[in-house]
Amino acid sequence: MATVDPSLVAHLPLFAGFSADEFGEILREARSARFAKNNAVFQQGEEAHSFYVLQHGHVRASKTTPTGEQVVVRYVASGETFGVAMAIGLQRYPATATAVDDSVVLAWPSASWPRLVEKFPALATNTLQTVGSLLQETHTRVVEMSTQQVEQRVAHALLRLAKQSGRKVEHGVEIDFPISRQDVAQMTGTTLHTVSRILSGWEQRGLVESGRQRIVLREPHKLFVLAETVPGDSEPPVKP
Amino acid sequence: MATVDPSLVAHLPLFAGFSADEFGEILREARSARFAKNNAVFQQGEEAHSFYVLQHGHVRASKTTPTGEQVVVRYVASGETFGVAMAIGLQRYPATATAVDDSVVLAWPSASWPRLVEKFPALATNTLQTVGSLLQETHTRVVEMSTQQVEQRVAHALLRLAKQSGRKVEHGVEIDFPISRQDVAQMTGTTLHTVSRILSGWEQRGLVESGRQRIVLREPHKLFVLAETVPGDSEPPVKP
DNA sequence: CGATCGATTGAGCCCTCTCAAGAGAGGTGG
DNA sequence: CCACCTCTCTTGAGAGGGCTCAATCGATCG
Repeated sequence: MATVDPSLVAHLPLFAGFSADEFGEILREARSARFAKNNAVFQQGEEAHSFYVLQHGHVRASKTTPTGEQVVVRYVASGETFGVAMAIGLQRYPATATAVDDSVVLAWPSASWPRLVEKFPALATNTLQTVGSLLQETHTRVVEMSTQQVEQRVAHALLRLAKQSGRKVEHGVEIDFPISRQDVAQMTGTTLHTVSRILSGWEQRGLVESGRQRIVLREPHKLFVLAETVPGDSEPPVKP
Repeated sequence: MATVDPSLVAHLPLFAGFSADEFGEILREARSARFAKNNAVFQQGEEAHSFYVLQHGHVRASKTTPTGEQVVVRYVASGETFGVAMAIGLQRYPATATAVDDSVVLAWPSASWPRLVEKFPALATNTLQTVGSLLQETHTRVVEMSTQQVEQRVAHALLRLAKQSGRKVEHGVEIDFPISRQDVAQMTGTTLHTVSRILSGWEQRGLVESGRQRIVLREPHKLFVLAETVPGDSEPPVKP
């Protein structure tokens, strides 16, 4: 609950274009909080009491349907804003946010959002950029689900995760947080069984190396080619 | 290209919370333009020169993949804002906007957006609400595509269109603009053949009445039940 | 009145899901 | 430190929902 060191967060997109003083004033209203692995930051349907910036760790946002199926909406990397329900006119969180790592967040009371944006209009334009990017990504996902097969979708999903949260390791790029087959399935609209079969296949071809909640991309470029390949493309039709 | 009558557009969400004077000042920068049925308001990839409010008619926003498939991103109803690429940090339009009806739009140069938001910060917060709602809807779509079968998805899509752009007719609610099987397919991630089969089935059951680019929901409530029904749900398992 | 565009419908296939077991890894408590 | 338990992952077999391919019909428009 101590005050936050400005130097650690001043560069974040949410605070682009603020002077040190302005930034300090905004930061004074935040508190820092820690969430242990697998604990919820907030729950879907709960009143949207706060909005957040992730300082360290990784957070998964997922929606649960009335019938109990879960869909992963996104993974939040450090520096990103999340839980901005109030800013987009929602009284309640539309998804559940869970720390997949031990994570540290900055939290502002939603109640102070209106006053903050009034005093610092750039907060609104910065948030608009953030939400706009999320919209873009979600549209990309809809397009993929509409036009691509499961294997291509999984490849795209892993490549995006690697770009956002990849860590260079000896034999490639490792996704820098625990992620299960089930998680990947819920990101791509398929089942954990199909994801498991796909990863097993890739492993045999040397494209990835994976294990329990752990995925390393050994050949990102080959995966990218695979992601862009339309399935019936390997054998060009022969003109008789 | 005449100046616009404020009384016709003052109530729109984009302008919520503005005085008549402020509103007039914003409106002076807009021009009105008409687009005939099937003409593009702007094209995907084109420089984002303007942003728009739809006054009359209907506009379809769709994305084209590198391989040529099209996916319908949304339908714009009158009063709604679209083409706000600049506001969310894009230099180019991420989709193509096509008038599906004869349509009339208000257009502002994207270049004036920064100055307008600086002078009228509420523009940013109003746009944030709009973009936030789009994000919500797109997430709903991802969840549906991940968890529901085609028939349920089509039912949900038509119910949403009817709610947004429905017109009461003698035998039900008609979707108030020309919409083909192909369009519905591109909204739900399926093929026009499957949509055709589904609508034929519904027609026989008296749920809809449809024809060339025309769909009437005769029994919205029954459709809603169908949309929420999980396929294997009809026969409760018998305990031996 | 011909031409073009949208809708319908059949046949067959295949990608992916469902159902079912089982094995391995990791954590925990005695 | 070992036994046990739980969670994750793997893999096979079979079924089916929806796609592809193909042909025809009907309606709207110039």
